[in-house]
Amino acid sequence: MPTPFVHRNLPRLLLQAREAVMAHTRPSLREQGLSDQQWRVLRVLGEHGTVETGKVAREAFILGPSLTGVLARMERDGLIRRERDAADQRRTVVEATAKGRKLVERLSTAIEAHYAWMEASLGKRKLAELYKLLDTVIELEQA
Amino acid sequence: MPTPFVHRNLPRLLLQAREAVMAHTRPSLREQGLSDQQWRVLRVLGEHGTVETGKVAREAFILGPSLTGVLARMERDGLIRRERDAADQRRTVVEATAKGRKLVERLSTAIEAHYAWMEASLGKRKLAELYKLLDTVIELEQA
DNA sequence: GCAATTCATTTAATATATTAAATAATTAAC
DNA sequence: GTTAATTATTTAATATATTAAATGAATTGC
Repeated sequence: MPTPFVHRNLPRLLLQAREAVMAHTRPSLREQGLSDQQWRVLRVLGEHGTVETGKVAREAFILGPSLTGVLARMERDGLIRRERDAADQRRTVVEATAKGRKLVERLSTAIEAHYAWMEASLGKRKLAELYKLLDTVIELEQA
Repeated sequence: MPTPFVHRNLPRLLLQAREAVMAHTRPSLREQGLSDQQWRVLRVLGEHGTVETGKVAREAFILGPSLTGVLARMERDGLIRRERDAADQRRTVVEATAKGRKLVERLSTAIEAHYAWMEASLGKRKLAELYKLLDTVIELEQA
């Protein structure tokens, strides 16, 4: 009965690795009342300042329709501000409020510390190797 | 204003790589009317035959409450059968129907072909390296 | 200038994720 | 041999994901 799968399950392995890494960060996020997605949005805003939602979607890896709800709740919770782009009324631009920026600052410190720990325990070289392999896979599959 | 993040965003990179790989498989799944999660369940059943839902959840990386709904819809669609474990009435065991097994067989062929392609274009060695690094990260983070 | 197309986002409908609490069956403790 | 604690799963409530279609604003072609 068992169907033979010869290879490792790569998507599953990637998911598992992601969950393993996030397991360290997630408790800090939840402490601050943030979902994974809300944190991804805040991080994008922390990196780029004022951003149009299309870019937020791409960078935070959230599809448009999901983003609509995520941003609505974040606005409700006072984390971000939204407004129409004056130049192009189709676009909406988003920026973090002071409250949101404070969260980014607080959490980014903890997350950078986690990376430092990973570098120390896995080795800087291996981590770099992993980055490179992942980049290669991404590039390869999208070609 | 931009907060300095020194390191690459590893969870995002893992997510992106996963999406890149799945981008090849997903159209085949959708053609057969399967969601990602339904496929993961079917794959587990294809590998193990009759399985208790707890194991399905762990192997398919789906949390209990989500699995309840996924299995209900799969049963509705004639892909699986569920019944109580006679020995322990708390447990439910699941198995694929003939229709479900046929899908596993059909899709596993396509997926194995995709792995062959990856091996060929990325190199067997690099792929093995990636597996190993991911295993290491998982082990490390869970320690 | 305006009709047709394109572009950015949202709405709608259904599926899945997450967290906490509930249920129901088993096991452990006494 | 019952009560308490444990285990497996489900229900409930809210959040997010997915796909298709709708809306509304800009652009292109003519």
